Formats: sequence, structure tokens, C-alpha cells
Amino acid sequence: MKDLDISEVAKRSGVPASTLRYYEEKGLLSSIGRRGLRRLFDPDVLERLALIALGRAAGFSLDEIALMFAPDGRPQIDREVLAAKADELDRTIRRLGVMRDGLRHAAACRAPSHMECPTFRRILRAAATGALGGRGKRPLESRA
Amino acid sequence: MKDLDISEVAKRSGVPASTLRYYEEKGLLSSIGRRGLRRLFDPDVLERLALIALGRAAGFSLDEIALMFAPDGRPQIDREVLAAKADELDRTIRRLGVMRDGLRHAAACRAPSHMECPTFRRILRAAATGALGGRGKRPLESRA
DNA sequence: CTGCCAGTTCAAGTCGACTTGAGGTCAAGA
DNA sequence: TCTTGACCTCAAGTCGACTTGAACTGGCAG
Repeated sequence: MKDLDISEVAKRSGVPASTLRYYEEKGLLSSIGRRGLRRLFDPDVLERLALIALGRAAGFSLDEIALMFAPDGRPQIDREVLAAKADELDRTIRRLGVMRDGLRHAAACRAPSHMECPTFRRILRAAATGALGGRGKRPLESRA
Repeated sequence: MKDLDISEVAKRSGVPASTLRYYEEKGLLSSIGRRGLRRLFDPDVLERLALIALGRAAGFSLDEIALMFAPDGRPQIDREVLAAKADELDRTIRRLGVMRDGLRHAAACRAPSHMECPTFRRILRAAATGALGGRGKRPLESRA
């Protein structure tokens, strides 16, 4: 009785059934068979889902993650790719750190208007020149 | 001859004309008049655009940014909002730092398969429990 | 045997920030 | 005066990761 049905996988992993179907369609995971119409999953799928979640948390797209699984299903992760992503995260972290400090400063600044604060104006200039990467996607989810 | 036409603003700010129209439609900025059909902008719009770029870099949505401008056009930024965003960035930065270290480790790890590396498995468990916020939006643009 | 309902498929919708395309206007240079 | 072409509007498309809805199926409890 090891095989799991989709709701069981959803419950144990916290991933909605619709997402599981979507992942299967995308080739990120596969069901081991069917009982009638219903998918049956090998319990290993839970580890696979953890790997996917990890990849997502690291900023990989689903397509990138798909490439990290060898045809046989085992993770086959290129160390260079990992290092490159780590470097990318490093740059992002630095950028966000600058922003955070700027926000912190602006929040505490006693100048009557932010525009009169030299620090704020300096950061503003950086933003205007694109140095802060203002054209990127949103750095995180607000969860609000 | 101070007023700028849209291509002039685009050139000086680096923001495409289509985006400028979009921003105007969204209420993030306004043109000062028209010459025929053509919009004319006050040079102040460049500062406004810098502010918008800054807000985007900090992770605010366009709607949030719109709220930061008082009806009279001056920035009217709630210090609490700034502090809250700074805190949010702090959490993101910490999360990304964990990820970066994990990636770095996995990239350097000599275990034959990542699954045999205790550190990797520990991070994997964290991802599985959602501790790494795997359900958020992508942390940054790959720019690739 | 039968009805229920969890599960299925496939297409379409959502969200945010823009971009693109079709078709129209008009100030300015030749 | 006529042509040019930058600008205009409005609708629709794009991208990624899913979610939602309508219509359908079939294993299992009664």
C-alpha cells in the first residue's frame, strides 16, 4: 500500500493537486500509474517536490529545474550552474542590502522632505542610472 | 523651451515611450500639456521617474508607488511603510543568504550525489517544510 | 446496481508590468 | 501644399506559474 493518490501527496507536501498535475504536465514529476483515471504516485515524489521547492527558493525557473533531473529521475545538477546562481544571489543580496539601508535611512531621516536629504538624493541618482537594477522583477513576494 | 516631448524624456531617462504612456495612464506621472496630439512633459518628470525606479528597485508595486505621491505631485512617503519594506527586505536577504550558502556548498560538495550530502539534505528538508519560502515570486531577474 | 464525489481533461483566466500592432492624426520640412 | 513620420489611441498579446471552471469518469460504499 505504498502508492499515494494525488490528495495524499497534496496533503503531505502542501502542494495543491492542481499544481501537481501542472508539474506532471511540465515534466517535473511523473505518476507511477493509474487506478482508473486516478494518478498514483510513488512516495519518492515527495522528495522530488522538496527538490523542486528548493530550486524555486533558490530562484530557478521550473524549466531550469526540469533540466536538473536526469532522464532516469535522479537529480543531475551541474555544479557550475549552482555556483552561477550563488553568485547571482550574492549580487541580489548586495543590491537589496543597499536598498534596505536606504529605506531605513529614509524612514529615520528627519529632513522635512525626503528630497532634501542628501543620502536619499544620492540613492535616487543611483536608481535613475539603473545602478540598482530597477528593471528587474520584484525581489520577493509580499504575501499580503 | 523647457518642455520635453516623450522621446526626449525616453532618451534622458532610459524609460521607453510606451512605458511613459503606461505610467501616465496608471496615474504615476502626468504630462503638462500637448502640442497637437503630442505630450509635453515638465523636466521634473525625470526626477519623478527616478523616484519610481527607486521604488521599483525597493520592491514596491506601481500601485504602491502611486500612493506615495500626494495629489499635488510631491512625494509623500509614509515612514512606516518604508520601515516595513526595509524589514521585508531584511527577511528576504536572510533567506537568500541561506540559499546562497546552500548552493555554494552543493557546488563544492564532493559527495558523489547531492542526496548523500548531509548539508544538502538538511536544506532540502527546510525547503520541504516551506521554511525557505519556496512559494514566493522569483527573487530577481536573470537578465540572461 | 447505483449514486456519489474525488479525480480527470482541456481550455481559459489571473496577476503585474509592460510591449506590440493596427489604424489614425498632425506639426513641420521640402 | 503635400508628404513624412513621430506620436497618438485602444485593444490585445506576452511571460511564468499556477488556478479555475465546465463537463466528464469511474471506484467504491450502501
